[in-house]
Amino acid sequence: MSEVRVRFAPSPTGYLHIGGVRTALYSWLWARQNRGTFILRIEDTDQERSTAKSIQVVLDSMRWLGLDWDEGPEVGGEHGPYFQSERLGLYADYAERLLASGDAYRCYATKQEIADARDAFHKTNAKGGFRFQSPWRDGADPPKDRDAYVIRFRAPREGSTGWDDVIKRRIDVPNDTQQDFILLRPNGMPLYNFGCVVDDLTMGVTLATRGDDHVINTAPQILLYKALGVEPPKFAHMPMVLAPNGEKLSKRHAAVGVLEYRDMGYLPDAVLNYLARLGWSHGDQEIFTRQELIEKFSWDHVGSTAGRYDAKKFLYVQEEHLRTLPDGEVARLTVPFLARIGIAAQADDPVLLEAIPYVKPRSATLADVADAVSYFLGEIEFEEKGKRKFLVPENASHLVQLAELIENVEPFEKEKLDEVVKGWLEANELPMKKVAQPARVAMTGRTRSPGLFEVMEVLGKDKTIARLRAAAELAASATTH
RNA sequence: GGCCCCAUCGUCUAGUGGUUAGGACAUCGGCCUCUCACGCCGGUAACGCGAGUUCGAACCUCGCUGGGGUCACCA
Repeated sequence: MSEVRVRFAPSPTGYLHIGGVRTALYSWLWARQNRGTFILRIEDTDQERSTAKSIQVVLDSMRWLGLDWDEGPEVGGEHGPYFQSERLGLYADYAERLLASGDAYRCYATKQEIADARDAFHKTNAKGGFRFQSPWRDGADPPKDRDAYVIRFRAPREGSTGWDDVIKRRIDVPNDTQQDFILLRPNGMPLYNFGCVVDDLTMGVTLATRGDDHVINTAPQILLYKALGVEPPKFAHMPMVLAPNGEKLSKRHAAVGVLEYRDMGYLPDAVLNYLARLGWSHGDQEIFTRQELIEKFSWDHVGSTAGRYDAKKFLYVQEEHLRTLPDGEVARLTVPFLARIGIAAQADDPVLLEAIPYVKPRSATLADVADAVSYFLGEIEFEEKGKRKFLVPENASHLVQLAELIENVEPFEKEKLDEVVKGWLEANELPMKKVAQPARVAMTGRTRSPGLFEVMEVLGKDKTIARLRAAAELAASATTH
């Protein structure tokens, strides 16, 4: 098999869209599976939108996801530079070649003239798409009064252009629907189709991957390759990620920037897993490690239908990944989320490490984990509802008795506590329910938590007793209505 | 509207001429139980429509309908 060279070429627009991430992911998986090369290229020719900050977001996003690139910004490579805005000389050269061969021409029409022509077209002729007919296509003399021009491609009007898409089937587009699209702006900045072709060509890309919304650009690009006398790469067009209601997924529908998932406490592998599985399958398997993804990925099983974003399934995948993550890792990753809620803890904090096994099956995200361990590490905060319902005078004595009962339990471990407390309940003909909830609220401040004895063990004897007694006092003095 | 793409449970999908149409999420019911989860057991739920090819179509062909994309000096 020949070498695999693929690229991800986002335009920095403020955030990295999860739809784009999926495109990047499939390409990356393909490269890694084949020991090929994954290139990151920044398409920053739209100077209005491209900012240093946006570029940083792209790099941060890719790094957080662990989609490492072999060539691109900050790592370099033989085919650089990897920012389109720094490759202007290259585009000029190729434009010159097309000009020389007659496959391109200079067009002096102003934006206003084109806009007027478009308006006139829409007024008179409602059917068909508008295509600007440049008077300079057929060799009119350059005007004397203006020198700004764009370079347009001289698109063929006959025949058709097609390719065998790796994901879809054969696609053919009649050439008479093509327009003389612009290659270079007056300022030398290339437009998408031209920049993309020159870059894919000079970077030796063997498979061009992109979203479904780009199928329309492929025929023009193939025309460009032909005009330049080179063989086009293969193309793979990924179906889109749609919103739950079937619209194009945008900020309106869900968190679309990957970094938002980082901030919510998702794991990179979970994001990759969910996105991979949205539009690709491997039999009945739902949960994949990164390594499994690399091993099992195949273009054959990338579907051709657009997928809808499903937040619940995403969360489920995240839960599964959290569960298989070793406790030490969970602890380490939870630290920053603890800091965010005002708890300074170290990753090797023994209380944190002890609590995690109990908290993990009850959490989906790292933010959930942080919240769930907060009362072990920090001060207790009572939920108003639980406090009002369970910390009432009639429960006060039970709490005190419980505190006294466990005073001498050694070792202070859940099995032993279970035995002692249940024995006491039985002897006094007290149902567990009667005591458990008040004690839970006393120790955690909440009505929902891990098992009572697990909480006691993690909290330790001193804190457990202190909290039971404090709550008992609170309960005794509570007024009932 | 032109051009292009797409069509299996609500959602993601398996399925490549013969299956009780499978799995997962969601949903509903149950078990477990000190709460909440986890886990386990079970239920509801799909081949858009119409022709054709064939002994036989979810699978092949055509049409229709529906959805999406795109018609820029954005990418």
